[in-house]
Amino acid sequence: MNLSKRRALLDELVSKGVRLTSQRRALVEVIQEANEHLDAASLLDLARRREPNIDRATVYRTLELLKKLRLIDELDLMHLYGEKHYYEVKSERNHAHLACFRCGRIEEYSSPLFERLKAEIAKQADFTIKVTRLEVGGNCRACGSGVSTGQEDRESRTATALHQ
Amino acid sequence: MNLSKRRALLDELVSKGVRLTSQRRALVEVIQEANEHLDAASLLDLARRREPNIDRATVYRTLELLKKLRLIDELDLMHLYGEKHYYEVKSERNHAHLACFRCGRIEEYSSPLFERLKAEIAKQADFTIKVTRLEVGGNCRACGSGVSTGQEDRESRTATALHQ
DNA sequence: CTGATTGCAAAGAATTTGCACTGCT
DNA sequence: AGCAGTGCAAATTCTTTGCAATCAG
Repeated sequence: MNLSKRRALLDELVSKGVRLTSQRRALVEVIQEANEHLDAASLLDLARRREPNIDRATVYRTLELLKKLRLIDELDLMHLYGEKHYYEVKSERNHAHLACFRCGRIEEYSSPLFERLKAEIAKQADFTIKVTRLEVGGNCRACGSGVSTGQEDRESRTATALHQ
Repeated sequence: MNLSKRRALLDELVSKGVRLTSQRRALVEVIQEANEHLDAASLLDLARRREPNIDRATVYRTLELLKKLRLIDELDLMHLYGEKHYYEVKSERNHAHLACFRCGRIEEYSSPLFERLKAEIAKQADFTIKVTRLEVGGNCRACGSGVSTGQEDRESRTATALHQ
């Protein structure tokens, strides 16, 4: 990860006239250098290693800010592990997130077809698209089609077992 | 809305050997006859008119059940109004939800291109798709491209106003 | 300087759970 | 009759907010 990439978001913030505090700097760096999808609590943990003086509230407020500036995307990842949100730096081309109900792995998928679909929606529905979120749940390659292996899906978060 | 449609979900449940209680019946009917996206609290309200004796917990447990049976889909609708979820009966062909940040309107959009994209994902990523959720946020036809009208976006849920 | 940003602690929204009781099939 | 399903109330999880103190520009 090169310096220019690491500073991309920070520079973007400065150029937008956003006030740079040590807390924001820490958070932005953490998000930018992450190589997995992080939720607010993890972001707080990681940011604290750089800047011990940072609070949960600041994390949420900063995420809100970055979202509004459209510098990050908020993901649900099919709510595989509770209702928390995950965050990632917005990239040029957006991608779908494939969430495996069995093993919990998240895979990213981008395709020109997705871009075409977005263009079609914008045109046909006359809709100015600002954010797009495509999440797909199912079974990944490694976990197969998932028919009666007796394995419990990660989807099943309640005790309501299906007797079949 | 004809009788056969109204009973579709109930019959499906019976055929799967799911125990039919008056509470489940009420809920399923409400979901099926709804013509807008309802959250758990609204479902509870509406179901209570048919079956006064029904609790919030039962609503959540039933929704979980219907989700697992893949009879309904859970939506976030871009979290336009808080973090609650919305529910709709799963339809043959699935559609995107376009959420307008300005007026809050939700528009549905389906297209063969979406089906093609799903097929491509399944094949290319070797992923067995069980649920798909495509949500798009932006400005609807009526609300325009949303550049500097001084209007507040529904996205902005915190006080962190952007001075620009 | 001075208003935007923060930490703290408390509140809030949405959902889940344990347990004794009820009612399908 | 037996056990899945329920109501109730309390607990949990995740996020937001009010306010006084702080700090970036």
